[in-house]
Amino acid sequence: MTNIRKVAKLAGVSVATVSRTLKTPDVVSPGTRDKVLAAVEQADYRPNLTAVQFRSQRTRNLVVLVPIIANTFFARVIGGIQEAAQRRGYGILLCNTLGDERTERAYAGLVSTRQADGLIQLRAYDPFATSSGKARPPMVNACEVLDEAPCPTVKLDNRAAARAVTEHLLALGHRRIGMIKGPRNSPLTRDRLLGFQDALAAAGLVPDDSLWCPGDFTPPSGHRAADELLSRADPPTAIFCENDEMAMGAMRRIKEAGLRVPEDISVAGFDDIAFASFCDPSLTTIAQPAEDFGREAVALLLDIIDDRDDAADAHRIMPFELVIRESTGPAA
Amino acid sequence: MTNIRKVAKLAGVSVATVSRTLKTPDVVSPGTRDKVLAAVEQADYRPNLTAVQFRSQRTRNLVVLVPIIANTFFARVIGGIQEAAQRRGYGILLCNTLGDERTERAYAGLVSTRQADGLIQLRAYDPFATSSGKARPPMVNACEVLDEAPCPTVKLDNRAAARAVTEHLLALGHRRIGMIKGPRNSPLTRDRLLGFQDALAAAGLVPDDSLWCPGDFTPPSGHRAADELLSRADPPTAIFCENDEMAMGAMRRIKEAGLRVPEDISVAGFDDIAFASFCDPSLTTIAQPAEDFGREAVALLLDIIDDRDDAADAHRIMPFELVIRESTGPAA
DNA sequence: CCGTCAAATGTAACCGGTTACATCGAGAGA
DNA sequence: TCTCTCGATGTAACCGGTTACATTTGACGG
Repeated sequence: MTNIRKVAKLAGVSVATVSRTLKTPDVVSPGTRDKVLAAVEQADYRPNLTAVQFRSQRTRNLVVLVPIIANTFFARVIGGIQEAAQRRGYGILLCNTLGDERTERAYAGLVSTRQADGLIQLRAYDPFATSSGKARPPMVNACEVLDEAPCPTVKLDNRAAARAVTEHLLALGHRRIGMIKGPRNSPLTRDRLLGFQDALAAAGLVPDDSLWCPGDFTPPSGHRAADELLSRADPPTAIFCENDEMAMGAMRRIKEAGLRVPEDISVAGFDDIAFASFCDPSLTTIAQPAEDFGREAVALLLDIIDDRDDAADAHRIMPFELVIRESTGPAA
Repeated sequence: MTNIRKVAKLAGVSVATVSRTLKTPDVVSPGTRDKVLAAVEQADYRPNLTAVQFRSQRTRNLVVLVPIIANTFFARVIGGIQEAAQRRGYGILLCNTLGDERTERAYAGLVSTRQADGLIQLRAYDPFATSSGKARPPMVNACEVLDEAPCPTVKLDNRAAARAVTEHLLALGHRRIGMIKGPRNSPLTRDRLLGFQDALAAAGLVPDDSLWCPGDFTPPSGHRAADELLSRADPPTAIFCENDEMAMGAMRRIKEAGLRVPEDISVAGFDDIAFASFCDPSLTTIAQPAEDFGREAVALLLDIIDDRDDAADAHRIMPFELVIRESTGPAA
């Protein structure tokens, strides 16, 4: 392996001069610079990054914990993270945790052991919570956010967004509105449920929690939940789904029952994934700037890493937009 | 920072003994082992991974180059890669290249500079092709594979799979079959086109290349391509799309034209993404073991890295399955 | 009681950069 | 001519592990 000493010998200078030529070219004289660069070229020298990282105590890597990478929304967020990180010279170490806290802690260990400079968590769990009382490693919590997050956060105002969807359905005359939720203990689900109730309460309606079915954000779970709602004696006239994947599963089930969307039942989703405008009927949903979640999380994380500590407890609320398409219509 | 020397002092042993206790516990006596482990515990010591990597010349990281992470199929492949890598103690450095060769080469540099031990490329491009004639870093090419790949490969028999889809459409009586292709220079597209032609030729038909529209694997491009096909004087009675995303875009366009799938036009896709069974009508498609592509790629790559060189030019062909659903039916 | 040997442990070199500090040399000012 | 200053470059310590090799210890056979 060609290392810095070989290059130094080749160029007839010291290792320090080689290092300086590559890191701070302006402090070496033009003549030596050229000599060194020629030697670098000739030896096809590339600094050993593990050595650089070791010496400089900086890896320029970020760990990203994502619950399910196969989820279209998260895939977009990761795209945004990756783009922003790359532009700032950082790489990302990806972990598809499947919501397993042991796995999350293991990957968080990459930060504690200096293999990464910081961590972005897309789920409401603090992988450093159990670490003994040392200084917290740099972390940002985005998308699904802890209530008392010990770090900066990036999230949507889920409550307001859910309220907006519900108000849209109410305005169309719906009174019995079903909800296909996410997992029970998720703050995201809790907030969306609150927004849903806010809207009902404002309309003077009493929420009926027998119309709330849990799902797991996948199409099959939406299908199952819709099945449950349809099998009731008094099925809802509209269903608000906590993401588009479940909404597509639900629409499928509704059509299998011989009913039409939106004529018989309206369906609304959440996320505005690429398929939302191409399924049939196209889906009324909440558009979120998924890539921006990722970009913003990276920006905040690098602020902490670079010690711009004014950012240490920033909390960003990202904008949403209600996108009305074909899947919601007047109540029958 | 607590380092190995502090722990050694705390335990009253030498650094070598601490290192051995953690790496090869069986060579230290039980008594010392306990002492050392207690000191490790007390000091909350965790070895600095950058130092370990630097010294041992092994990072236990793999670089993954993915063209578009937001593509559902690739997201599944990455899930498989991540799972397999994690099980073998490796992390993955993800790069969403968007097909940009400069970016791909830059990330490939992480391997050349020893920040990763190997690379998995999911696109038909060799990022090391231009590197001056040194030994090739470990690499595996999966999914979309180079024709003369200088490394192990994992792929589908795209030609046979496309032929199977086409034969299915021919068996249903279709004679004018359109095709929504991928980008022009992709070997994947070329192979699928060949399989398509194989089937037509076997049925004694002459292919009509005016029925082949290029797309870019996204729903909107499928929508546009279908628009083009439908605006012809003699539109096809069936459309074979090179992935499910484009198929969904195409179905959408067909329905917008007031036509029914499959009664007026049949549509077939490729990949069997999660939505394929939940869209309306559900999609006839080719199921690929996406996660297995990832797992297999990791297995081959680690074989090279660990110098089991019998694997150095293994070429795996993964199985496919034609899944017939509602979107294809008898020709009108 | 001594020599031999193996197991346990210690010492220190090493990996490949970075950088504080030392050194050198040329030009300016006295 | 001598000294001072400053820019350019060199020397070597250092980061925190790993590991080859050296040393110590204790058991055992003769």
